[in-house]
Amino acid sequence: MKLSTYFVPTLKEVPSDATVTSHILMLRSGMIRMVGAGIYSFLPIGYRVVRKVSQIIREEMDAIGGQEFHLPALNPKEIWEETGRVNAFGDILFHIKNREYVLAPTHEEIMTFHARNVVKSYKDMPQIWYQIQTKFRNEPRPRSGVIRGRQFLMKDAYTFDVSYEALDTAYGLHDKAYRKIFDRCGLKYFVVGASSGAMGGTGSEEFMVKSEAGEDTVAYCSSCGYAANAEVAASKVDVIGREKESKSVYEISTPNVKSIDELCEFLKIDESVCAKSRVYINEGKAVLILMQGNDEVNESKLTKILEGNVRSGHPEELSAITGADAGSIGPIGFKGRIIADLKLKDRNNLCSGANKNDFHIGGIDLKRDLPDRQAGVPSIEYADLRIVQSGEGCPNCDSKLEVFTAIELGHIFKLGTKYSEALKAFYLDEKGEEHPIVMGSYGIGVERIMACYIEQNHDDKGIIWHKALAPFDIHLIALNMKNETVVSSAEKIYNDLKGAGHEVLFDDRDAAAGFKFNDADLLGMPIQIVIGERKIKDNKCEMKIRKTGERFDVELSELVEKVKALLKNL
RNA sequence: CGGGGUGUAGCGCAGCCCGGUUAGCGCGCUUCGUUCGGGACGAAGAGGUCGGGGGUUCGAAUCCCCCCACCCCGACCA
Repeated sequence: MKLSTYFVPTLKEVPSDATVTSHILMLRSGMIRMVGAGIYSFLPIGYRVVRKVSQIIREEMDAIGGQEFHLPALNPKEIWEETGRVNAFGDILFHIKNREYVLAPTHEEIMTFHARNVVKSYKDMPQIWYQIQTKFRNEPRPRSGVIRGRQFLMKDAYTFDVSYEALDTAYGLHDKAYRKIFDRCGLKYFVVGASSGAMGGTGSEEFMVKSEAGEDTVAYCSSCGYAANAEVAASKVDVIGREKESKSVYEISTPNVKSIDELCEFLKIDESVCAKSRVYINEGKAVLILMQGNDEVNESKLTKILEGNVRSGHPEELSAITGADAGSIGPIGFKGRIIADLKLKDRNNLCSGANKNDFHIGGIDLKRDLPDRQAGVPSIEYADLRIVQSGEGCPNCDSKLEVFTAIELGHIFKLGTKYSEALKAFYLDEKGEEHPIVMGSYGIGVERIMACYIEQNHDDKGIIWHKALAPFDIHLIALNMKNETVVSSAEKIYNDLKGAGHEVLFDDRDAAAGFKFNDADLLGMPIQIVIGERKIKDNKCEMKIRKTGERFDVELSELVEKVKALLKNL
């Protein structure tokens, strides 16, 4: 491809509304342009990468027996009503105004619709059906360029099996295929066991990439590979335990002291001897949560422990319930359920609020003052309620956890029979008995692979593609397009390399050398070849490896061989 | 949906607070010439509903009201 006629609108300056590296580089390299919030056009060079990623996915899906479909994005609303997901998706689902249609955010419904009409016997299974297709989701806040859009490409796959054992097999195949896909794409990723949430089902794994642009917070142990969403992540922590002597309870006047930090400062004590109180309303009843020091309550964990609706108490409610404002609330005298974080188990000599404004209580012994839970008396329960923090112990080994944000690239689910039952996709077994088909569902965000790759492979000059995803293998630069020898040599090299099966981007523009070099670094093809007057006289050209920056001269006669050899490792 | 911010030429920005020439600057673009190994130089040009609507005023990019779009933080999120 010749750059003089190829549409690659590179940008020297950073567009003002992009803040995430991959977004900036995709815009600057002319891969994408924004049309609206969360809506992007792929330009020719960007679309080449889309096709490379898609092809890798396709090959690995085909390798496990997947069959590629192409389903409509426009779906009759009726079928979404059948599974109750018009409600479940709520505002995320795009509705068509002049017809009873929706724009599909995923395709369990349509795939199951096809399965129920044809997969009628145990002999018809297993099936692995997939597609690479545009999904529509009315994200409340699109961001980070292509990482979270309202319209995006997804490879989604669905499996149909006769049993949960067979589903395990299909799930295992996808797990392997996904690892291969991300490996081939050159991504550093990790796998998180996740709760399956609104998708329903019995098990799932998320494939994630560490990134500041990420939207999920995960806890990760680099030594044993433990990884979990911070919503559910556990950790080992040093339990301080009891002091030998329990002081008796005493009240302290603490005027204007609200936060734990202020309390520690005022009383010259460590935050570890403070018990912070948070009041939640659970189905109309107040629940006091006690955390050590400044530990934060993980509301997901709390929601799992408390049944039903959980919300924070409003300021007015707090004073009505406890007699004090936030900052002076504590367990002593609190009427209602009290749950303390495990870190506080049986601790003594703690300091907490007095349920009286501007007063705290010291010398609290949880074991003595708040007996284990029993009906009718003030009592306490213990549970893991903390938000895991970096540096805490891994629950599975002796290393420390790292907590960071990450981007979800792929997700695999054991769906079970939720959709087959809702849509009446049943089959007959050997005995002629009817059962719902057992399903799995598996997704990969195509643009996210691109964005994450760029997040992980760039420098201050631009993108660093490796061969598998690069739009072109070679970026050929003719330095002076007015010099006959340079032009004719470059043309010949261009044709020779193409003839040898390489994808070549030929910068034949009449532009200054520095301009071309910078564009080449920005676009980031693995190999750059420079044809200049000086070296062409000696039948040589210069080659640059984008990744390492190393440059060296190559005899023209050896060029094709050299390129071939180098590309194997790029 | 809450909080903050931005909207002026293709891109990046100044001007706005304190209303008053013909709305500027850099990059890019066009033409000619020179140049040609890390975003060249000179000369001459083209390009603007100042996001939209309404209002105040003799006069609005500038002040007021409404709307829209986009970005960031939060809420939300298979």
